[in-house]
Formats: sequence, C-alpha cells, structure tokens
Amino acid sequence: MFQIPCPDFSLADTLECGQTFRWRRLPTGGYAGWIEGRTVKVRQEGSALLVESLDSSLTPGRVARYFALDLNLAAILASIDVDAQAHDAIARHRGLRVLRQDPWECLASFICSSYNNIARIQGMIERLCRAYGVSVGFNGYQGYTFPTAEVVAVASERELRALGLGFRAGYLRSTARLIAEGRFALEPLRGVRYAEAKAALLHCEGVGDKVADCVALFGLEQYEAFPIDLWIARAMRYYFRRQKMTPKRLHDFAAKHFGAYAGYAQQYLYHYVRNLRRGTQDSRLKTQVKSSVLGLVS
DNA sequence: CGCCAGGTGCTGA
DNA sequence: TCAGCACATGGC
Repeated sequence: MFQIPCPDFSLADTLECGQTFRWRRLPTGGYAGWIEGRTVKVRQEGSALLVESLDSSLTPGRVARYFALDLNLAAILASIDVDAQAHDAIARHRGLRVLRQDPWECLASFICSSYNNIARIQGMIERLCRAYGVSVGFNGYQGYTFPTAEVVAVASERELRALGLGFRAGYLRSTARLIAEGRFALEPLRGVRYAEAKAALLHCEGVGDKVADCVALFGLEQYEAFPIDLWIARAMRYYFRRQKMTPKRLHDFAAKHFGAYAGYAQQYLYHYVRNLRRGTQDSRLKTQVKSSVLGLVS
C-alpha cells in the first residue's frame, strides 16, 4: 500500500466516464481494476490516491503515469474552456483525466464497443478475459488479465461469438491476427502525428473513424483525437442548431474550436451529456435541461 | 417487451 | 462523397 499526490483529480469521473471498461466500484468507495497488467485497488482521499497491490512492480510512477497525473490539467482545461457548454461540463466533472491505457486492450475493447452499450461491452470484455486471460488473485479480489493479441488470434470466430461478441467476433480476430503476425504495430503510433496514427489504425478491420479516434486518444496519447459517437453528435447540436453536419465537418470544427486537446473536450462533453438524465430529481426540469443542451428547443 | 447502444463495411447512386 | 442497409445481443 502506498499513496501518491493527485492534485486536480477526480477518480470517480475518470473511471466512470466510459473511457475504460475493466474497473469496478467497491462497496468501500474505491475501485478495483488493472494498471499495466497488474490487478490493483485504488481509493481517493482528497488530493491523495491510495493504491493497494501485492505486485511490487506496480510503482507509484506507473500509477501516476496511468492516471496522467503528470499533465497540467488546469492548463489543458483552460485551453478547451471556450464556450458555455464546455464550461459547464468542466465545472461539473473537473478532475476527469484521459487515462494512458494499453493500446491493444483499448483497440480490442473499442472494436467490441461498436453499435453496443457500455454495460454489455463490459460483460463481453469480462468474458473475453475469463476465457483467454490469466487468472490472478489478490486480497479477496480475483480476476483475469486481458488476453494478448497472440492468444486472441488463435481463437476461432465461432469461439469468440460464443462469448457474445456477435458480428464483432470476426473483426476482433482479424485485427488480433494483424498484430500477432507482426503486420501491424501499435506502440510506434504513440510518437507520430495524429493524422498518421489514425490512418494506420483504420487499416484494422472493425476500426472506423470513431474507434480509431478512441484508440488514438485513450491508448496513444493523441490528444487531438475527437471520437464522434451518438452522444457527442447530440452534444454538437449545441453549436449547430439546425444545420446538417457530417462527421467530417464536425471533426474540422472540433479541431479548430478546441485545439490541441480536443480529445479532453470530447471526453468532458461525452460524460456531461450522458449524465444530464440522472443529474436532477425533477424529471420535468431534467427534460428541459437535456433538450436545451441538445438543441432541441427552439 | 420493444427500444437502444461510445459503428463499421458494403453497395449503389 | 454520401445515403441506405445489414449486422447480433442483452440491459433497461
């Protein structure tokens, strides 16, 4: 057990904003999950992060890196605090940080995310880990590591479908083989320009615009990436009340409007609009707030 | 019990 | 370039 300083940080917003699928909230208020393949429990006490792991190789430095605590969040948020909606999102979820996740786990997870809901994505990934990962026990918590691309690559599509992956089974298998056979490498994409990283990701089957941006942002430190899903498209109606906007035009706008950390803006907006429904008790007010933000009220 | 979900690939204009 | 469509599934 050790603790590290975490100024300007919200563990709950960071782990529950939909960027990661393998953390579970504990009755104690903390979370159990994984960092760089090590199982771990974390809990926030003010501006300190309490970390519990049996694996001594999980150093404070690795944990701080995973949670991106080295980045100057105040500066990032100042750069994207450029309109009223972004301002509200930041005010509501301040401390949310974009994690530095393992790019392969990120890629596989978001291939599974297409045309799907978060609850089921979590279940699918859990079954994938149970079937192909390595069992690890720790202090009353037991789980399975995320399987390597090499292991997933040798699974049959039928076996993957049996885990409930549906039509994504073929995509995942195809992409796993690409990596396992050395025809595609993720790690080098961390150091190249955003456009180049995205173009490379698009060669994977099951990876389109949205998934490529998620992997670039959550796994490759490409903070310009701006994943556009259904919820963000709704949020963007705030800027374009009635115009028809293609995803390409939304991307161009986001890049110009939010700048180098557009990905942070995306994540704050995504978390913000999704939580508007549970934000207030009064359902009438709730509907008003939601409609207003989504640009549905004339 | 219908509706919906962090979309993608394919086809045809 | 872009609209239209099929694709599997289970949580809510």
